[in-house]
Amino acid sequence: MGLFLSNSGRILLNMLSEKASASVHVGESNEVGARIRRLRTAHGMSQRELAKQASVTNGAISMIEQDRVSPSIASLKKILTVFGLSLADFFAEEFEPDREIFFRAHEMNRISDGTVVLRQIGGTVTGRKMQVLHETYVPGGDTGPTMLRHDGEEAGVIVRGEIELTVGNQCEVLGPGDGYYFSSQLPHRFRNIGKIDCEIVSSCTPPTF
DNA sequence: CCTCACGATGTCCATCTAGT
DNA sequence: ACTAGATGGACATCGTGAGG
Repeated sequence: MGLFLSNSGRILLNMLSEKASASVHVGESNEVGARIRRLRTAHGMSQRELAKQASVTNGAISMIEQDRVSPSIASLKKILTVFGLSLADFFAEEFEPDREIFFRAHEMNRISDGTVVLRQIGGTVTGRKMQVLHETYVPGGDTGPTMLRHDGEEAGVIVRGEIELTVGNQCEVLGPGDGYYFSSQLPHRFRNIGKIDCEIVSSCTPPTF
């Protein structure tokens, strides 16, 4: 993406082709509006609230968010000030190198007590907001008689085998395709009561490790 | 250099719609 | 009824380009 200033001081964001041609499509694919909207909603603000704090009108915020206008630098600065961002901060995100996205099996953190193997996807990603695990329970594999309990929520899908899942005072045996979703504050325990390995793909938020 | 027309944007205000 | 979001009209401002 390239950042250009029109000769009237207005901002034109142009998407440069990913390919070598590097062609410029002036005035197209302007993402300013969408990004302002993301910032605003992330801060739990209404358009009117943002407009008031930025000393612009709610109509202007509406137009900017819909990309019906390209805001002047002055207006954009006012809006970004509300979020504590500079113009540089706002656009820097576009140039940040992509953080790691793909993880090969051998790259994943592996935690094992011999009967339960947990492979963590994205364990090296800083600031991640969820934990995704590929869990394998050998026959008899058990998280232990002491029920687990921690903050957050977790969910998962059984890919292979069978697992006995106890959550609070409820206990069910789940098989391939079955899933679960519960508050991790409830005491819980996973136990493979089958004759083959049980594989589960699970997610937990916030990450517990 | 100055003036003028034009286009884009911003402001203000009113209004409408949808959801709570 | 209230709030949030969207829209439209009228008008002002600013930059650009053309013409004198």
